[in-house]
Amino acid sequence: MITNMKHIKKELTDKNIKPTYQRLCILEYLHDNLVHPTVDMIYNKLVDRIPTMSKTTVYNTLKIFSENNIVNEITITGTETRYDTNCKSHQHFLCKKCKKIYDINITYQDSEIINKDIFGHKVQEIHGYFKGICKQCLENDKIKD
Amino acid sequence: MITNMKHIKKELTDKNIKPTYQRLCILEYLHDNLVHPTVDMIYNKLVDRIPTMSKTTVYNTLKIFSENNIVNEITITGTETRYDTNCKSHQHFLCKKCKKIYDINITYQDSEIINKDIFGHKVQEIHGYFKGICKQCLENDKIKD
DNA sequence: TTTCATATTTGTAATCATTACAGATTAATA
DNA sequence: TATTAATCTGTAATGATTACAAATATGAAA
Repeated sequence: MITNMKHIKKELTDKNIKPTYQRLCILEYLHDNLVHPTVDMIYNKLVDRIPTMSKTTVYNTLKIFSENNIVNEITITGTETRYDTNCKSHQHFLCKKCKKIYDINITYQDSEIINKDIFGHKVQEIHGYFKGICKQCLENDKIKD
Repeated sequence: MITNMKHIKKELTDKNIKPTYQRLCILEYLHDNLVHPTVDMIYNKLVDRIPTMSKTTVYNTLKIFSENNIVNEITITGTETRYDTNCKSHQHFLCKKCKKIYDINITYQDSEIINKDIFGHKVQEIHGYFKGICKQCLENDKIKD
């Protein structure tokens, strides 16, 4: 338990979300595991501590969190949604080989775009991502040669 | 048939992809319908002309196209993959209300990033997208008020 | 042209993430 | 405590995608 529980509780009550035990645990997990986890990863970890935990609860909770901008949904892989609580604006890099998602901190001119119009559309979220081969995989390949 | 068939055929042979009738029809459809279609949209349109067309063929073909950079896979919605042959670098805007995907042409400094390293990772694709409420939906809401 | 090997297409069944739903449980209020 | 609403849970349904094997088409060699 790295993240302070009171802090997490406040994050929910501030948004008028009832801080149930399940919700607190899920949010705590997200804060402590900034690895863009899947629903399965979250569920499998928490079911140890809360044996009655249901996967549906994980889905429901993440939906509420997403609607309240507590987490971002990352759909980069195309197979399953990943979840991210890193609130600082950042991009993602998906390695096509090992499928790991890296955070990329390239400063964007968010403030110039967010909540303003682009061709008349109201922008609420900005997502940027890159795909390629990650450093680790490049090095592994080098060794094989 | 807006796009020239010979042109399409060349696009495939240039990449050593056998230009079968099914593949030509799918690529032609993609060129003529830059609406980020789903597999279902492609299949349902083409099955009229090719009654034996199988949805699996559409999947197989799009996979080959994607691997050869003939189409881009757009996973913005999180529910199904959309396909795009617009080769000019551009971003996408997903309307959270009507689910339509718009092309957004904000010039990026692609050339500065593509095929170069970002923190040691080799970047092969750049994707950028925005989510929000589109112009049309904003106007529809205005009328209701 | 015929034969053979290979690539492609097809249809069905399986998989897997996600959602729908309804009953059980918990919390909140009077 | 009784009542009501919110939340949680487990199962079943959905829907996109993939696996797979049989059918078909293609292309080369004889």
